Amino acid sequence: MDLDDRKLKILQAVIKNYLETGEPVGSRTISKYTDLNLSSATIRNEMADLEELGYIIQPHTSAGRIPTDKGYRLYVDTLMQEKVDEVNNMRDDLLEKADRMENLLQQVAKMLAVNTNYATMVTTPKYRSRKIKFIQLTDVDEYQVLAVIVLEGNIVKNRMFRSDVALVKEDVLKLNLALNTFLQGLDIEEINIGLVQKLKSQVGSYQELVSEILDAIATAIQEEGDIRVYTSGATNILKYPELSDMNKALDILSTLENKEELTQFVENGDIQPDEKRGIQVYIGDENKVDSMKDCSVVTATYEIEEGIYGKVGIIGPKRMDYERVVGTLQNMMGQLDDIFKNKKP
Amino acid sequence: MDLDDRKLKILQAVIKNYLETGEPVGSRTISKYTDLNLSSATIRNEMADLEELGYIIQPHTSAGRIPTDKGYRLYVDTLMQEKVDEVNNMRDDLLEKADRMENLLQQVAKMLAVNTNYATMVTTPKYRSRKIKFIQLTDVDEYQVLAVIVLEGNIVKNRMFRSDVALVKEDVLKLNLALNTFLQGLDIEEINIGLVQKLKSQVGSYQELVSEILDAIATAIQEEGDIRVYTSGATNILKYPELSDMNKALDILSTLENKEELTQFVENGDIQPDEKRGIQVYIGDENKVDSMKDCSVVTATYEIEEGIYGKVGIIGPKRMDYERVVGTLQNMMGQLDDIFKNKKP
DNA sequence: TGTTAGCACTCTATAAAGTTGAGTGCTAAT
DNA sequence: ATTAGCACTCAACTTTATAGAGTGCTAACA
Repeated sequence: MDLDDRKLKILQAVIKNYLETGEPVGSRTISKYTDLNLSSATIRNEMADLEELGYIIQPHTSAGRIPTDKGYRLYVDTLMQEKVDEVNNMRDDLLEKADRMENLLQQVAKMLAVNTNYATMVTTPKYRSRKIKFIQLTDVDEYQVLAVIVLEGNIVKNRMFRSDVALVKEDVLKLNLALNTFLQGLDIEEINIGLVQKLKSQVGSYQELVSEILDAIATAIQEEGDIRVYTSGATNILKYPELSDMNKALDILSTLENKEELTQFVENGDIQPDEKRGIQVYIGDENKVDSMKDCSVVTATYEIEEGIYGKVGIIGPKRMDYERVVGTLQNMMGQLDDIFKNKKP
Repeated sequence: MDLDDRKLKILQAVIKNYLETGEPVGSRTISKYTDLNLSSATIRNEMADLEELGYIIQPHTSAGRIPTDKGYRLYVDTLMQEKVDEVNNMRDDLLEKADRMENLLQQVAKMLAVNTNYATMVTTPKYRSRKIKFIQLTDVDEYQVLAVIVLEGNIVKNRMFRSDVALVKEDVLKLNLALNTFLQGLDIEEINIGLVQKLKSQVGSYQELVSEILDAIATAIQEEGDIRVYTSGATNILKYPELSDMNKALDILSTLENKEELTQFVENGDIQPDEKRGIQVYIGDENKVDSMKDCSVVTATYEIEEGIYGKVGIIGPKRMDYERVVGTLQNMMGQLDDIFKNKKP
């Protein structure tokens, strides 16, 4: 038995209808809905075939059909035509509100959530290496000193330190110089005990302070290596009856709240910024995150520079409006590209 | 009719039992549960009185009684005995994980959520004024400059700027000096147009850069004025059947997700760091936030310095375990006090 | 006079039985 | 190959019956 053109059309009609209504679709509906001019009986026969082929299924004996994961997959891969998204230029809005990377990403999550009515997530970009660009020490008052650490990629971290001994202005300058000569351009792995000893031998009575600063640098670099995740619109999940069952909802919302598991989407995703801007669709069981086996997740990849990339994801019911979601994501990726090219942040 | 001792005891028993079970409490239960040695019939008479007085209510004619808001209020105000909280020293955990204020508060929210099984929120402290302590400009490369802005209270903000003209090292130093002489010690209101003009006249070809920096300062100050809110354990709400009704849950969770409304608890709360560490209980309708009329919210106030304070809140069902929650909060406030006194952050 | 046993009554929650309607599969006719 | 027609199925809804928890009231009791 083969998937001829008519079967495809019927399958498409079934899925489209189901996406809209969320109810099982019957043969009579298809018979009227399509322009195939076939009676419900014929549709019934075809649908029986489609079921045998595993594209659709009956939730119970005398009900209409709903798509299986395999059905959705076929639909997403070949049947759907992306909607050109009407989401008008979000770019200006974005730029206006977002002066820093962090805010920008949070804004992206929010806008997508509002636009799609699904839950969204955005991860911070994943950097390959974290080298120290420079360190700037400034004395704030007699006993406090501010350390600003700038990493490659202009990531800025700052931290305040308290010294037990009163600080002398010139000493702070010297310390600053010493730190920079020793550490500039180094990656975290390169800061070893030998180096630390050498550095300490140069700083006289400030050994403790130097220790603290080195610790801070280590955590700063570490921190930036971690991928953070912003989510938005988590509660949208509750708007879809098939997911708002207490246990499922609890599972999904917890995952979105805790965020740790979400980083999987960054780790696992193939990086293929092809013509589709690296858009990937995970349907039901295809999800690696357990609590999302009843959802679909659509992710897209944004790239700041060669090799520095993050993910934007949309989480919704399996019957999400894939056409629209993919369209919206493509659009958003375009906007982000623009922003990162004339990079202001 | 009066609230004699026996009535109080019965009321207390009813509430306690209801807090545990969530089911309406009948007279027979009380008759056995308490050591009053009264028959169910007597209890019934007393309960009828208590109902007339407005402390308890029957959800329907032939059911047991549940507390009214008024009943809860009496209970919280006079009847309950705070449980000494067994939550063992959270302080070390806190300090370990939290090197910065932001992380610390996030940790507090998380720990409380895990400990209580309710939803929690923590607000950032509310500052009175925001004066500029100093500004530090550093040239990152030929076209980029990093501005670190330190506000009173050692709040550090940083931002990267891109200049259209190549930067000269000495100019950056001059600019730095000029900015500091003009702006040091000023509050945002004091930066007026006259001042800006004067400043600009001194900086030659860097006018645009100065404009951007001033903008950044303005937003930085503004930003710090805003109260941010961290939440945790929002999904715990779904664990209580009386709140996990779709619409209520959606409302509550949305409020927790959007956070804006939560700042109300800071604005409105009387500041009364009395012997109870400013713990306040809002029961049902007493809540100013609409979506929480079916919840109770318990807030506590932490103070960093005289007049600089924030709120910690626990959001749960009306039948939350007030004794435990108040105990836990008191404990947590103690830990926070300790931390802020030897203030490391 | 306060307390209690006893009983009729009320009302929810749950189960059981009946009804409806959408949708199917199969067969026979076109 | 297509379709009209019909018997059959099954979830969803409605109705009816049943059980049980809890009450209010009355009359008896200490």
